[in-house]
Amino acid sequence: MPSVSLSSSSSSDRQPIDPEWLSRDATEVAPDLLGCVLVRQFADGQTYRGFIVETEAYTPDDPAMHAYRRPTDRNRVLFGRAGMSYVYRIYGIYHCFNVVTDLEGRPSAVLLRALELNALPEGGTPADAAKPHRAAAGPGKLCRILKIDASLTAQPLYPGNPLWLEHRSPDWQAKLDRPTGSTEGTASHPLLEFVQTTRIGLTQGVDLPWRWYVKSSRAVSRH
DNA sequence: TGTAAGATCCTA
DNA sequence: AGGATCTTACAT
Repeated sequence: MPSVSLSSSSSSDRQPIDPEWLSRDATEVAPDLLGCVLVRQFADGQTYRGFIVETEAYTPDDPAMHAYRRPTDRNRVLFGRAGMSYVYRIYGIYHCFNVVTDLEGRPSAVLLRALELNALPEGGTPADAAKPHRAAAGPGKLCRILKIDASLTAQPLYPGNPLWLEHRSPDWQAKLDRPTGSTEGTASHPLLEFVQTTRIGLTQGVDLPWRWYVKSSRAVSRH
């Protein structure tokens, strides 16, 4: 199976992310999720992994937050415990996938905006086949290629379920742990930078710098 | 019951 | 810059 990922780490060296680790402010969790892995497991056992390379944070006091006003049928899971999925339909066509974060009663989430897939699932568009590294470059495309829809909202993100998260591999983490002041990459430690900037596509909270991405990744939706 | 807007993406 | 496409939230 052809790999379209920049990393070749095996899955066995990564630990599942548990709800406790996600029970922090979304603006802390969002950059920490860069380099972590989203796992999609289908009913037949087929499993795909994607490195998270772009995230956005949404917080309780954030006017762009779907739960900014009050609980509704759609947003109720955001008010609950961390470690749940929040999936919603956008513009009638796509879906967006979020990880619920922070403490119960503090509606918060991290939107996953782009992944580097370990392999390209069946059923993608011709454009996906032509540029597999772009198949999950954007929150709508990410859900489309991994077949994430509204049936997967309000689900625990835990191994064995359709979706769960895994921590950074030690190999990947090491790339971040270069000595401070080092601006040049090396063969063993390629240059790896995070960029923090404003979020995309909003009409509210447009100036909050709560989008993070891996600068070198070709899967980022917009640099 | 009606309606305006939307955490997108692709094409022109 | 515009259109696809439809659910949600809030107003009436």
